[in-house]
Amino acid sequence: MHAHDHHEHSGEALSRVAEATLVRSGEQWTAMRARIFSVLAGFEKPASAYDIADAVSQAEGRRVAPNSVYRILDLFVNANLARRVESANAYVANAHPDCLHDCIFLVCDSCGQTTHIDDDSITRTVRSAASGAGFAPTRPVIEVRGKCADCR
Amino acid sequence: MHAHDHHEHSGEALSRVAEATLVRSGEQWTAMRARIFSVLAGFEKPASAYDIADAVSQAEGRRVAPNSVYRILDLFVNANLARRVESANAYVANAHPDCLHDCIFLVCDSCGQTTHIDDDSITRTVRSAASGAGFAPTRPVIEVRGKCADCR
DNA sequence: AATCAAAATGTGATGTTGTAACGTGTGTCG
DNA sequence: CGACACACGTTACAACATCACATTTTGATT
Repeated sequence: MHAHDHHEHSGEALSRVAEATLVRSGEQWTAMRARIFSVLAGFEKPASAYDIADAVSQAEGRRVAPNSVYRILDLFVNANLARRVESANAYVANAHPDCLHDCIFLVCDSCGQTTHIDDDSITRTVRSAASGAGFAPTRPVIEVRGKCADCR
Repeated sequence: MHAHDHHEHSGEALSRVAEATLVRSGEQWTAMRARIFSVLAGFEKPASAYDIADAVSQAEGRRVAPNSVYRILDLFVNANLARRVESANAYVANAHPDCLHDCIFLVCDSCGQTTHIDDDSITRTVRSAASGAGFAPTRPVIEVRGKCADCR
């Protein structure tokens, strides 16, 4: 269960929220960034920078290098518009860029589908366990590999 | 705090336990495997397969390809002799191969030092949160990026 | 509108991580 | 001996990531 209200967005609405969030953080919402965000949000699984580069190249009818994609993904991750799934070397759009969470990702080993849970009580516990060990946590990485409901 | 007794080993003792564990799982403890395990255990930070290949090559006075290292690392991970740190694309020796845990790694962004906590109550909670979402967990990946006590 | 500086993107090269395919040596067992 | 299983070697390549530097776009200022 969520500990508070979320506003999950999708499609156009999500892009608008992403734009607002990015602009609020002092960055520009350029055509390239809009394109990459919408492509990323269009994937139903975590997408690698190369996946995105391919899809964007396709959509634009010209070659877009992974390099450019990485730059923008880093920006997105910093601005909370996207998340990196460490155990998949891939990225997902954040469905609620306007609120901060330590996410928990559930990654299906069969189909790759990835969902996420926001459970602040868990992530708080993880952070405090780290602190208790004399460690100053900045970014918990909590991902669960296994099988999704469809693949069980 | 640990929920039960651990037997943490190091050096020769650790290698002996690793050997016993591997053999018990029906695999052979070969010269190459012994070498790779001891090299891995000798690193004080998570080591990439390439790091290990270099160190082993050095120690053996001949070229050992990363490929061979990967094979053996996979074997080790399956047999619980080693763990993969996903957010670092690297491996660490397991200091107590004889007991199973979902580990929590604390990875310092400054120096790379990585420690681990075993807190079964946390990992149980993570697993059950996943189950609650209709997901069948097989391997939780719980890592915390931040700063270690020395680097703070 | 013209200019300029900063920011964003393009481009090519290169570094790092991970797999695939197939060959070679060695021990076991008939 | 011959057949087989297993570990390991070797080469090639695929996938992921970054660096350095050129060019274009943008927004601010005049």
